[in-house]
Amino acid sequence: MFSIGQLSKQTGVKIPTIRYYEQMGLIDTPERSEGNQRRYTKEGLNRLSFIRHSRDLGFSVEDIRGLLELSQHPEKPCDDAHNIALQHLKDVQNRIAKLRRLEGELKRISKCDADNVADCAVIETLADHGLCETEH
Amino acid sequence: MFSIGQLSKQTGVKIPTIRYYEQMGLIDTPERSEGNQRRYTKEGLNRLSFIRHSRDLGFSVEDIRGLLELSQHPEKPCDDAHNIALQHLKDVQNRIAKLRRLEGELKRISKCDADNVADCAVIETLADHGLCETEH
DNA sequence: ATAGTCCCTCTAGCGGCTATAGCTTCAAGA
DNA sequence: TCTTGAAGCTATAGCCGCTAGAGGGACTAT
Repeated sequence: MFSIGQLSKQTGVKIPTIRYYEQMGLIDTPERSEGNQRRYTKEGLNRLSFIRHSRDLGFSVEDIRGLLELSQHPEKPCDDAHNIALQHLKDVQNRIAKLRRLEGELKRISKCDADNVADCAVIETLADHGLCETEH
Repeated sequence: MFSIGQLSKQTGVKIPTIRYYEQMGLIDTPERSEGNQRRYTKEGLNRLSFIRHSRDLGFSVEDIRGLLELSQHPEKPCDDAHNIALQHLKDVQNRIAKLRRLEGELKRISKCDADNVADCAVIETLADHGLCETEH
């Protein structure tokens, strides 16, 4: 049996976050000690590790809810899991594409060797969208 | 003079967002009509366009506050503007790098041709961080 | 006058936590 | 056994940048 602090150290999930996940229904309400403190089993630890890892990979809490549900049913087909993962991959790729366009624009406007604001490309570009090369 | 709705159409900033910016002190409290409705000048429109454009480029509201302040003082040196832009560029590049690592990992785990959850690489990987190639 | 659209304020909610306050419980040493 | 200090508890509010809704008032065209 682990206390919430031990669970936190083992998984790297902060204590208030663990309580938050419990509130959100991602993890079961654990047993309590006589003094009302949370006591976790190895299974609770595994579940939280799963969540942690999924969050690290950027899955939303809702996605994780689905993935956890699936992981409890090994005999089910795993198309749903693939769909969740592929959709997330697409989202990530979209975000990358967006950020790369942004990066290009920022690089371009940062190339400014003016001394004062009146001639500064950064300020000028922000004030006038027409000076941008790409749409955003 | 523009109503808030006209301002919204011209800039592409939604009405509640305009009011939010006013509350945050990004734009001045505009004049009001006899019936207490907001009435904006051309200057207010320019300022809001500046904000819109900066947000599109991903600057935070706090950054924008600084950039707006600078843009009001054309005689000042523009090092601060450059610093804000370069710092933001770095942030964007960091985010890209992070997302690319993520993309790689997601691609890898999505290559799964199992039929059921028991053999599914997606679920398996999430349950066991040791199966990951990179740190995250 | 009336209809229909616009606008007003105030409040609450989103996601995913994080922080604080004021309290209780636990574990280890004297 | 007593004490102390760390760890845990609940409840509530805050973060960012909006967005949505309720319940009303103002404007404009007919």
